[in-house]
Amino acid sequence: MVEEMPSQYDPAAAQARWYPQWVERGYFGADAGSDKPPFCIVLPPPNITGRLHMGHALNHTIQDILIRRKRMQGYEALWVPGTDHAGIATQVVVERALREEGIDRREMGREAFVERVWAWKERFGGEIVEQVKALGASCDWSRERFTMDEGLSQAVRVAFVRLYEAGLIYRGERLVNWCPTDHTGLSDSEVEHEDVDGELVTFKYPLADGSGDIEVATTRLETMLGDTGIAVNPKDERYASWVGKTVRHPFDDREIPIVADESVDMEFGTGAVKVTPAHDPNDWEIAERTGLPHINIFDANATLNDEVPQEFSGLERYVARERVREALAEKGLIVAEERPYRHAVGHCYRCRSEVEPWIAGKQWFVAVDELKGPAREAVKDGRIRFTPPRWARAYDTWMEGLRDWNISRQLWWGHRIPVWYCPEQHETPATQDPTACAECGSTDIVQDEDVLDTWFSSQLWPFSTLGWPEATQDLKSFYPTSVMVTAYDIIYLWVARMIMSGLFLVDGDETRTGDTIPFEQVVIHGIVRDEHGRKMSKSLGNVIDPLDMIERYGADALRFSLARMASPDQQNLPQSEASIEAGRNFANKLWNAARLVLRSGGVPELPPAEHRSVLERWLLSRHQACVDAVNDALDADEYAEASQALYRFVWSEFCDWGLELAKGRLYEGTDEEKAATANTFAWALERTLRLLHPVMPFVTEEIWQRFGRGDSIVVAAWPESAPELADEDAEREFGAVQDIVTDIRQLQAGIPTELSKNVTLAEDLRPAAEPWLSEVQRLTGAEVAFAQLEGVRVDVRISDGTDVGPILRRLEKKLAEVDGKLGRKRAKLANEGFLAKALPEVIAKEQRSVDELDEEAGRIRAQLGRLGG
RNA sequence: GGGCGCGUAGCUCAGCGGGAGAGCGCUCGCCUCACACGCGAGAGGUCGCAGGUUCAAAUCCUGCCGCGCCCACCA
Repeated sequence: MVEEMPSQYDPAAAQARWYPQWVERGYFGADAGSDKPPFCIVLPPPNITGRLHMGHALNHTIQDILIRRKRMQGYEALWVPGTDHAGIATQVVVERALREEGIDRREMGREAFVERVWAWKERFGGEIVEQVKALGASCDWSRERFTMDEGLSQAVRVAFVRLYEAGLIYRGERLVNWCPTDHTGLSDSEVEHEDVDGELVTFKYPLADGSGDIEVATTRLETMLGDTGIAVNPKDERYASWVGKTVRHPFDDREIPIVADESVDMEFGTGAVKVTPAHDPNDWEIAERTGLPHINIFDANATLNDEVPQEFSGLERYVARERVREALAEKGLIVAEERPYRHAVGHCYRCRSEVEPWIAGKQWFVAVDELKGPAREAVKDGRIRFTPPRWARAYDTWMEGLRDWNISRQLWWGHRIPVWYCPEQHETPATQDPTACAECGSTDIVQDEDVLDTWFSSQLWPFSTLGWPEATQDLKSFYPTSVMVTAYDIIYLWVARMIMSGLFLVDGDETRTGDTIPFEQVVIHGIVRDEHGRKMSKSLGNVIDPLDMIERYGADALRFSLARMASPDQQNLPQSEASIEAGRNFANKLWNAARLVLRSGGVPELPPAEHRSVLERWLLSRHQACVDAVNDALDADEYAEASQALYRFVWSEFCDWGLELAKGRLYEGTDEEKAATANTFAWALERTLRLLHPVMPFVTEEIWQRFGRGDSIVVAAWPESAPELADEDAEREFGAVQDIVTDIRQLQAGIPTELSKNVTLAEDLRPAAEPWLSEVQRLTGAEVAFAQLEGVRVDVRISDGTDVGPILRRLEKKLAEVDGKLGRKRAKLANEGFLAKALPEVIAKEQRSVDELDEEAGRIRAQLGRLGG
């Protein structure tokens, strides 16, 4: 068995060996009929267009840690995987591919195009799934779903119809956020505002009666072609007499009225605003209130249409801006131009084009007013818990200001809106394709051309994946789900909507009893950045590809590095290749520790307490501390803390001190000693493997198998606290030995190696050191003797003429440091306020500390004296 | 204009009321029979700045400076 263990761990081999077996043996499959308590996570579905990036890797690692631990703790653990059809993103990708073949989607027609996207999905949509598997994610692949598969599409229809019937979905003609590149409307959440260096141009409209001019300002000059009014604040005395008059449009002679509206800020600019109802959301609202008409001046490409004077018609929006400027200047109407003028401009979250407020025909909206109350309440009253909790407030603030949600998308790829219209324009929403109008019975009906926002189906994910609207056993057993793990950037886009729809829709489901929140906890993690905190992007060339890292360092190395930085308080998580390398080194360290233990014949059996040596008792005590640290950290969702505790225990304690001191017994001890030590180390190691398994599943399985404990570590029991292993006496005794070894090493470090082989220890140390003499000698490479030493603990025989300068300097520096501390602490102990108010144990601790420092200072002085300093 | 997060060793971060820590990098010494993806020893920090609370502040409070993010209809 030992021969099978080369000195370097091979992650690729372990990954290839174990993942398929885990799946095949059904470890990841959950049983809805189980008696075990349920624990369920649904995976935030990656887009089918995607390739796994570090954000996914982090997100999936956290979930796998949670799920694997719960599975080991005896829960019926279910992790539901799946993918998202990602409407715009996917349509754009396929369109681009078609364009490269010289095909325009409009030429091929809707049906053929959609077929083409499906074909593309079949071919590439599976790639991301393979990548999730490569990471080691323990998802139940038998339950894998896709937002456009049959069941989920039915869920979308049922959701739509139920909301419609409740009056929470309506159709209306409104201004929408239009992407002129992707040719679709967007919800407010899909628009990202970015500051740009633009311009603020002030120009004047002459009053129609020739009595003067009114000045207005704009950052988008071209929109003045669609102006249908000028608004001033009704309280603004400067303009009181102007309201009701008209101005003359300089290019087409239209007369447009001056109106009063309270939304106008008197302080800004001239206090008069041009109103372009068809191309600005505020102006739209002003027009609604004041009855101004709207003129749509753009076509779908944001190019000027025929509603504008011919000289401008056909111009692209930015060109038009310049032409309008020139034309106004010619007429002497430009008053001022401020440039650069920094202001926010909305961009499409997919293609970065500037979004155009535009009337895109009738659109469907979700009315949120009734939905948001219960959704806010569920978080406020703690039924849904955010980790870290501060995100609950961000959620609530956002919910408070939430406005109706535009769900119509002028795309072909997605769930087609399940509403049919007859020639009378009656609406027939239906979960099954209807054959006639529900209102007038006409059989001449056509389905709405638009599809639904991708997020409309995503919001159903926690229950649609479990079978909703069918009353499935999965839904009964696993809903509400336990935890939703996601990055903070989609709390609004996604998390909030899942809560609203879960509460409303699942509640409306007569098969449900109990709470209908979609999840009990939301774990929010940060966003992965590069090692300098910058966003990873192709253009910066700082992208670290997780698959590349898995290939070069192993999935465990990547997972460990991610877990180690996943502190929930941190919004930006910097990642470097070096940290992944550190993860690989850690896996290798563990591997080699196991090699030594296994080579020594260790089997994971604990000798009876009375037969344990101090070394063994020390190891078990430290191991117990590690178990507690890991459990406490994981219970608090502190993955970084848990990983750190494991790293420290394995490397610094188990290996650097434990195994190093065990070598004597392992190599040269009696058979009983050898067996007791090897078995104790094997026992602690085997338990540590289980603790580490959720973070590093592959290397732990690979080693665990060699202990021959059963079928798989995946289904092994989780190590819970064993307080009886804590052993203060052993830690104290062992600590004394550590101190002696460290003292010797420090002394040796300043001396040429060949001169540091003969070490003398003070007689005082004999009781502590003698039982460990061979270990101390092994660790220091020195011959150790005892003698009466004046004031010092350790001495080393050096010949005359050896340069002791470096040692002296170090000792002097150390002395200064110790004296400094000593001074501060003595002052503290002399302080009456401290003595009066500090806790007694704090005072006692300070006193002990002073005693120790005092002794240390004495030793250093003595040492300096001996060396002639 | 509001809100949130962050400023601690060269880099990336942990610590969040009583002795300044880790990883990487750097220096020195070691191919010591688990591991050079390793072992040992070091150098390196007025804990952003200024006040305040406290016997005691990197840690709590206030203000300021700097960086990042989110939200908001100021044309």
